[in-house]
Amino acid sequence: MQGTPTLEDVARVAGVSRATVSRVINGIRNVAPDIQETVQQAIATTGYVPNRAARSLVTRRTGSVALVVSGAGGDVGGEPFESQVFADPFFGRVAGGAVAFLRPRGIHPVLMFAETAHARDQVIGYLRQGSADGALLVSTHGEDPLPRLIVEAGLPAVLWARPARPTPISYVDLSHRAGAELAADRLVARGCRRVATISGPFDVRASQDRLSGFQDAMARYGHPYIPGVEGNFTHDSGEAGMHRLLAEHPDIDGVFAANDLMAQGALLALREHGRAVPDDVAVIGFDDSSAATACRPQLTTVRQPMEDMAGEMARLLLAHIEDPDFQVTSVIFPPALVVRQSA
Amino acid sequence: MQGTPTLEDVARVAGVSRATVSRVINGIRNVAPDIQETVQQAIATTGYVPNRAARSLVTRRTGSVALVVSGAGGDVGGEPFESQVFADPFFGRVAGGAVAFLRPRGIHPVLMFAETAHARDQVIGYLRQGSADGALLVSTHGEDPLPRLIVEAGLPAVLWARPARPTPISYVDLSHRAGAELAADRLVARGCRRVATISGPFDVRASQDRLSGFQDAMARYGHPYIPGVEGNFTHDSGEAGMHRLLAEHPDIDGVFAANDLMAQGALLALREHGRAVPDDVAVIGFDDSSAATACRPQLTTVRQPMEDMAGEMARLLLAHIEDPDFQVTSVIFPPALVVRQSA
DNA sequence: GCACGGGCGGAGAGCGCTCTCCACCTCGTG
DNA sequence: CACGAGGTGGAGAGCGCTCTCCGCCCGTGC
Repeated sequence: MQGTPTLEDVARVAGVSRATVSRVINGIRNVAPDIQETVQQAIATTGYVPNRAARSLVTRRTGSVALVVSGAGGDVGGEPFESQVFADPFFGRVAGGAVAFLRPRGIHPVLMFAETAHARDQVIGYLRQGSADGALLVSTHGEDPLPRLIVEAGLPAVLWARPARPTPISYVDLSHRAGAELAADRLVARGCRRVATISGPFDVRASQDRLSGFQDAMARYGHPYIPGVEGNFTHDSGEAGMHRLLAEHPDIDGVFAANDLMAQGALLALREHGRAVPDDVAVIGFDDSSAATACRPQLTTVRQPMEDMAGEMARLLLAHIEDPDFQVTSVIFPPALVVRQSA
Repeated sequence: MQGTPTLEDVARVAGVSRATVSRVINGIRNVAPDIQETVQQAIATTGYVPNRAARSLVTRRTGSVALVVSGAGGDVGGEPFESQVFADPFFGRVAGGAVAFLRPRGIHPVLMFAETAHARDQVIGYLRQGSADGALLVSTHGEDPLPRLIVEAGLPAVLWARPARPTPISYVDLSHRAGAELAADRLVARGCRRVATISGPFDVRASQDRLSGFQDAMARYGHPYIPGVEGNFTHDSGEAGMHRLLAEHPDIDGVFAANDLMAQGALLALREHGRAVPDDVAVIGFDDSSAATACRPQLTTVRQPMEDMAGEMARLLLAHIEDPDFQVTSVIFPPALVVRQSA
């Protein structure tokens, strides 16, 4: 009995068979209370910990899921992909929400990135070799081929956001259109009449929805044309976008940015142009991220309950893992407007 | 031959033994080229993927490491710990740096949090049951008991930052004192004469080192007394700290904050008091995080090569895993001053 | 021409666990 | 008092892989 103790060792100490120890550990079937006690004793004295690999081998479960951040197909210039991912606090909140749900269930997420074809293969391979029971997938770009690959491989997975092309896979999303409407309502209610928008990249579905939802809502208010520029969700693109917007439409009095980081950038540009926020120009962001309260004036923004959404993803994934016939499901969360000072 | 193909299946298709297929896959010993070819063929046609659990069972390696974020001993009020962790972009960069090193080696990090005694036990148990080969440990508080627990359990691990109490465990750290000196040099060179500091929490070693390093350097410049307030690395604490500092020492003309988030908060407070940065008051932050460029004026800050440091942690960890007798090592990185507009 | 060595494939023993039988024992019942 | 039902523990067969032996065969040297 050297090295790590095994079931065998515990069984010997307790004077029972391996099977009985296994039963006690897994709480399966009745085992007489006194024997249970003896076994617990033996486990304690030997310091036994079940070997995960051995257990996985027979149960076909690992007790871990992949948390995959997936990019487009192309290569990423400049900074490595991993660093980019974390630049936006977005991913951190999703990870946190997922962990909050998974951890009490003894499941741990394995961090993976899939920005290139090679990396995608690695992810699929990882899943197929049974290193994780399923995947939580966050795509940063619309045309991500990974969801399809996963479906083809028949692996359990849940997406963050509706896939660009219809794919039979469960997902959790926000009603982006409803969020954009909230922003439009607020801007109009404040009396803004010349409203513009800084959208996210067009190849991201959420960007499209936020943009069109905003445009439609404004159209209903009698503003059929809304000037807009395309950003890429970064601080800098928001700043640059706002400069462009001001150059072309100096009389703007309201801006809806597709995320807080860009709204924050817009604030900077506005200040540079001497516009007071919210008096001259009202600004609304999206996400209610930490950036929203880190700038002055603090941002009025559309709140996305990311942690809850991520938790729901985890819940759905476990359901899929548990029951392979679990119906493909989508859950859409409602947004909420958080009013602060910028609008 | 249904379900997932196994080694056996491949062997049958290729007309060789299991052992030979295993050799081809793992590249061990010479296998005649033509047989190698046949085996590769068979692997392709069967779509074989080695089962990780089975392999782990015999190799005693999992190909994954735990990435543990560890808190103090107490409970965490308000937001759940997971969310807090990601509020600061710090952790994201560390994770990114580690992944950049591990991924090419086919190793994936498992995300874990250890903020309570129960969670710590879970981490230790997870490691002991062989679910991960080792741990990369980032402590957010000084008196974290986890390093000691890990050492006692004889598990391979590498820390971010020197442990509060001497522990025989490898770690990677920054020369915080050198970084603080850089800040002092800059402030003095700009002509600041009434300098103050917003430090991090005193129970974090890095905070102490930055503070004492700064004080010592300023003392050498003939400023034996440096007013200071204690923050907790958040934006808000920086803002509040700056207000306090200005109330007590209205003539301050230079501030060294122990991280960028607090420096950013200080900027806000200074603006509110009508002080121009850097002309009235120069501000220097620490970390060179994304926050440094997201504010105006952009922050002059002490750069900590986090990604490289995290990569080094991963390198050391793999060395420890590879060779259990690998000597306990510490690697100290030098900081660099990044000059922007705030000082 | 024969012994010997080296290269190379196969057989088989586990790694530590779960889970399906199966056997036993104790009740309760006719 | 015999018998069946139901509850409990044990035996043993794998899960899919790696790795140590072993043995075969061919080439080389004396």
